Amino acid sequence: MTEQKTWPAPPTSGAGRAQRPQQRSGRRRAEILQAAMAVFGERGYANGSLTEIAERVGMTHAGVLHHFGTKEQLLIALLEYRDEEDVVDLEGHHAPRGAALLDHLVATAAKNMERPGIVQAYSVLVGEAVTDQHPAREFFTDRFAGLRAMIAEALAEATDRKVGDGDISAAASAVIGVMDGLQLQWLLNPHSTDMSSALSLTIDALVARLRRS
Amino acid sequence: MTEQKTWPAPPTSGAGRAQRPQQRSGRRRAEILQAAMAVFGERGYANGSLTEIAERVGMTHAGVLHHFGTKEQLLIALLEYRDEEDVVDLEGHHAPRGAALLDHLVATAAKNMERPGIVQAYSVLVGEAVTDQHPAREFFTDRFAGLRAMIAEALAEATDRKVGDGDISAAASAVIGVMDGLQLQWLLNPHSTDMSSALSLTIDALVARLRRS
DNA sequence: CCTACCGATCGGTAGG
DNA sequence: CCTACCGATCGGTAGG
Repeated sequence: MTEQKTWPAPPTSGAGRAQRPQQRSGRRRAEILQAAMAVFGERGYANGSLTEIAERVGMTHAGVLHHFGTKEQLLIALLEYRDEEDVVDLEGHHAPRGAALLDHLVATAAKNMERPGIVQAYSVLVGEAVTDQHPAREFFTDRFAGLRAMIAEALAEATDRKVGDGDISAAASAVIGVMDGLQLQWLLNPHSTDMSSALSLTIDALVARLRRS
Repeated sequence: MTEQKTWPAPPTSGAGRAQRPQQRSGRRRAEILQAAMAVFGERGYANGSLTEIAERVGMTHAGVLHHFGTKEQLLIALLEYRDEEDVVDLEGHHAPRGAALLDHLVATAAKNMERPGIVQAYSVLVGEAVTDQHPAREFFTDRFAGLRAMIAEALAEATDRKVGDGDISAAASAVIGVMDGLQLQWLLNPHSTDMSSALSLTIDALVARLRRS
């Protein structure tokens, strides 16, 4: 977004223009992000090309770079965009806190079974992110840290335990792990795995187990 | 392995030769597979180059292709090689059947915390495998199907249920999911996650839950 | 936003 | 196993 070049004859103002250029540019950026999500999901980030993304929105790859600067910045923008989309329907535009979060996770798993493209993009990118010096590495590291804290809080509330409890930490990691791991199996064979049932069963089992011992 | 060209002056026989060429070639292949595991783990399959693999074993990329034909065949050979290595220490060279399998899985998780390279290669490749037409897609699809069946059998034995039980299937998927998902979190931040503890807790919780209800 | 271009890299092949 | 090469593709830039 910084040091972006302008066009030769910037199409600002102009009486006959139907929309303000910032609006059109913003919509164009969103179109590119949608295409990037599809292409990176289908090919991976390393193997997905700017040219293919550009073709899907009807421009050249130089046009994509005009909007996002570099391929890497496009990826970062895509990851943030995806996170926003996930909570855009929720009240307050953020996931619920406390024990209600656990139900929200199960509901998200059910919703995800209706949108394989988004699931595929997420799974591909998080797998790539563990490669050395990958541009999305920090994003996912921070994302996991935040999620673990939120889920630990939810589990503590549901089981009357402390957040610092070792089993609570382990269970929080496990809940995230189940979500991510189920997606891989489901993507490779949708008939093999009911993500929301398996997640729900696991959360129930962990909560019951932590309530007792 | 089919239609492989030979060298101009095949170094077969020869009295002064210390080893038979098949032996040396077999060892050379293993060296290449080790290097490929490291490079694909660090860069991914799409982004990992034959040249980098070749350099690590002291040859050119054409030499690697001499041994494996194509990059894709190298990947397939690597995946099979990795699976073999996993069970080479076990009696009978296969994972235990029945309820003992569950303990084996926890032990493997503990062992994996000592070998990040192998874990990284696995996680990167399974993530890439969900992209369209990826050469490892079938391998992982079959691998998951086999694992689910074995784990379902183990869980059924441990809980006195039938293998066909819906909750048994869901739990089997969940157990695999936890293993794979924990690896991602552990790779991104080893301090964040104790893979064997979290896996053990989850399996215990699922078994207890399925024993009761 | 495009055209035109650059340097770099890649997998694979020919031929020995 | 290597040298030498090919065609293809890629991300990014200049300049308008």
